[in-house]
Amino acid sequence: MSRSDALRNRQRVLDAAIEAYADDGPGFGMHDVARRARVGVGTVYRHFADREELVDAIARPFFDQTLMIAHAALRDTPPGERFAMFVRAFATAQADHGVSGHCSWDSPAAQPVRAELRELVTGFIEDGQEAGTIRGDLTREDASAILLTTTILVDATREHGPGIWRRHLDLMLDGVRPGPPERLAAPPVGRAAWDEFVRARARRAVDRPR
Amino acid sequence: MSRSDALRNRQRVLDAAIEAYADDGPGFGMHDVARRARVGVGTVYRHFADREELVDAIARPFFDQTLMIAHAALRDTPPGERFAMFVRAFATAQADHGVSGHCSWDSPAAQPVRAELRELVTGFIEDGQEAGTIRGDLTREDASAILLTTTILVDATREHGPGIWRRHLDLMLDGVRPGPPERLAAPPVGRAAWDEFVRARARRAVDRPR
DNA sequence: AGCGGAACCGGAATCCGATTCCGCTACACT
DNA sequence: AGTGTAGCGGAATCGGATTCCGGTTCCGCT
Repeated sequence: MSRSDALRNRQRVLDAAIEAYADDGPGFGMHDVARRARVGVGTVYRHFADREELVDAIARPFFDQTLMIAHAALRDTPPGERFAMFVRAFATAQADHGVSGHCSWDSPAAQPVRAELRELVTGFIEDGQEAGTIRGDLTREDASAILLTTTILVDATREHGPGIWRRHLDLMLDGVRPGPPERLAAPPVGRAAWDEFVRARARRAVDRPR
Repeated sequence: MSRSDALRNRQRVLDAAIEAYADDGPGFGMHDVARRARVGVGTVYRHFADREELVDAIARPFFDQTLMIAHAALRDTPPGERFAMFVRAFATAQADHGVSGHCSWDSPAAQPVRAELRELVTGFIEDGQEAGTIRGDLTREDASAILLTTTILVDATREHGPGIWRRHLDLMLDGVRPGPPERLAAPPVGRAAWDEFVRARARRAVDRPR
C-alpha cells in the first residue's frame, strides 16, 4: 500500500477540496473537487469514503490547533482569565481557518479532541470560579452551549470580519462574570441531558449529512 | 382564479408539508408532501414554486405570532422588562412552532415583519436603558445578534426541551444588564455593517437554498 | 341544461449531483 | 523485462428535485 502516486493524488484531492470549500462552503461538489485536482471522481472516493470524511480531513488540523490553544491557555494565562482567553482564541482560530466548525465538531473524528477539550475547559471554569472571575453556578454544559453558539455565529459572519462575533462574545462573557446571586431563572442543564443532546446532534448529522 | 378545488388542494399540501416538516425537518421530500396530500407532485409545484416558498408559507403564521408577541410586550410589560420578556417569548414561540426559524427569517416574505420588529425591539432597548435595566452601550445590532443565536440554538435543541436554550438565554441576558462600565473589549457593530451582513446572508440563502 | 376553454391535475420525463462499479494502467518488486 | 495488484478514470447507477404536457374539471355565459 501507499504507492507514491497514490500519496500525491491524495494530497491533490485534499488541496482541491480546501479550495472548493473556500469557494462554495460545505456542499462543494465532489465532481468539482475531482476536476480541480485533475483526477477522476473515483480517485476522490478511493481516498475519502464520502463528503463527510473529506471534510473531516480538511478540518483535522483545526482540531489540533484548538487543542494547542487550550494547552497554551493553561500554560500562559492566569487562572482567572483562562476561560475567556480560550473562548476568544477558539473563535479567532475558527474564523481564520477556512472550514466551518459548525458541521465538523459532530464528526466521529472530532470526538477524542472534544473529550479532551471538555476536561480542559471544565478546569478553566473551576480556575475562574476560584479566582472569582466566573460566576459560581456556571456549568460545563453552559460552556459547551457558549462554544456552540459562538461556532455558529463565527460561521455565519465569516465574510464580515470578527466585529460581530467578538462583540457578541464579549456580551456573553459579561453574563458569565459573577454578580448578584440567583439572577438566573432557568436551572442549569445536567450533564446527562447535555450528553444526550450532543449524541442526538451527531446522530442527526449522520442520518442527514446535508 | 381560485377555483374551489385548487383552494382545497392548496390547503391539503400545506397541511401535508407541516406534517412532513415535523417528521423530517426542513429538507422533507417534495414527493413525500405530494403523497401525504394525496396529490401529484405537479400540484405541489403549482401552488409553491419551490421548497423555499413552501417553507415560507408554513412559517408565515409564526411571523405574525412574533409580531403579536412584541406588541403584547409593549402593552403589558413594564418598560424595564420588555426586552427580556420579548426575547424569551420569541424563543418560546419558536420552540413551540414546528418550523425552524433559522431558515425562514431570511426569506423575502419575512422582511416586512423583520423591519417592524427591528423598530419595536429598538424601543425595548431604549426603554430598558431609561429604566436602568439594560446597559447603556447595547445596540440594536447586539439585539439582532442575540435573536439570531437564540433562534439557532432553539432549532438545534428542538427535541430536547427548553432547558438548554433557556439557560443560555438567561446567561446572555445577564450580560445585557448594566454593570461596571467599559467591560466590553470589542466596539459595537455599526448599523451599516450589520445591514450588510444581513443582506449577504439573505443573498447566500437565495444562491444556495440548501 | 349545455358549452368553451382557462385553470388544474397527475405523474412521466428530465436534470443534476453523489456514489458505485469495473476494465484498464502503471507502479513496485523480482 | 515480466507480473501481480493497488490505483486510476470515468461511465453507469441512483435518488430526489423540478419541469412538462396530455387529459380532466370547474366556472361563467348563453
